[in-house]
Amino acid sequence: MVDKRDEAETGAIPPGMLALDQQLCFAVYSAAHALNRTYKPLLDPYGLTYPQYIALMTLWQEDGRTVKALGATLGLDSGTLSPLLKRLEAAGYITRARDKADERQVLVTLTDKGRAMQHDAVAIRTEIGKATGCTLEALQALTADLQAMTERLEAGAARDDAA
Amino acid sequence: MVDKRDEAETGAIPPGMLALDQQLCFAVYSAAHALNRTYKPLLDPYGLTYPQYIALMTLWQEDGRTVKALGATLGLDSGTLSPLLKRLEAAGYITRARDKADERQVLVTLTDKGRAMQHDAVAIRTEIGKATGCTLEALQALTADLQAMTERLEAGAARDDAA
DNA sequence: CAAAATTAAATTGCGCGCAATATGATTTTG
DNA sequence: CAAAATCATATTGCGCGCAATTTAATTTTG
Repeated sequence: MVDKRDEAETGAIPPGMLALDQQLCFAVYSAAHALNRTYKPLLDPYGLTYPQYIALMTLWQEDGRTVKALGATLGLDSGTLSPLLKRLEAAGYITRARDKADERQVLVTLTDKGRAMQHDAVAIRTEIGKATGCTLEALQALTADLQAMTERLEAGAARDDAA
Repeated sequence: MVDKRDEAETGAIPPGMLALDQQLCFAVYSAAHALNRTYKPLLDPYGLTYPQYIALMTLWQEDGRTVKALGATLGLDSGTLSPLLKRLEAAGYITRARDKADERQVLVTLTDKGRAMQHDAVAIRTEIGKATGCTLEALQALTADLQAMTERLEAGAARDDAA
């Protein structure tokens, strides 16, 4: 029997499962947009965008981080984070201050409003959970699979950078 | 035993599965970016962005579609597609022309270059498939799960619009 | 058949996301 | 210790993605 990897590598993709990897890419692409759209009406009342909300989430896990540290967690650079954090500060969710010990770094700290948002997030989480229509087990499995794939993709990117 | 949903709704989320839905959202968010970054070096030589490539993909499946039809498949509106298609046209991958039968519509058609790109895509697919590190079966399962979730999210959005 | 309603694209404005560059601060090192 | 290299953040420019508006064509309807 012919190995399916061989088929993929020769381009002889059997019709019916044509370009399955393309379907995956499109599926991730669509899922990200769908999630974004589901969050939007829930976050609009708070004047938050989805990426801003995700940034808050990471601060709830560990407050007082540098822009660099936040970026490492989020996979974003200062080009994206600097203006985003400025808006979060303008909206009163965080404060930004240069680190006295190392003036290069900017420490991002939650305000009372930023911490309070954590409680409102419970209702949002509930809504999102309902909207996905997934059981906890399914959510868990899907999350684990995606995380594993993302890790492999990032490892590959790191390897390419080294080369 | 306490229902896990209750815990989520009271905010008493057991550590270890803290905010699983948030983790899913972040996992999808990260996976989308990781895929985007994996595609980038593969598409750069063609002067294509990832969304442009996805648009081409849908045209390979069915050529000569209207902007509206493309948007329905991609989940994008003319606000996103109009400039994107302009760039695809400028790059020589497609042509755009008003439908003679209904001048409101614009028909998007692949050029020879646009069709030829389909063959180069085979190598790109192979690379992406390798980078994900997934077996065909895993890819298939992950894709199906994501599609199912996306459908439920979109159905929910449609229901909210009606209300 | 003409006015009103609907439809398809395009445009505008704003917020990501990323590459490239600039600006200061800190470390290295010669 | 001073010049060079490194580092953290900010800025700029471009391409999405989306809401809101505009423009032009078609369909509805009165």
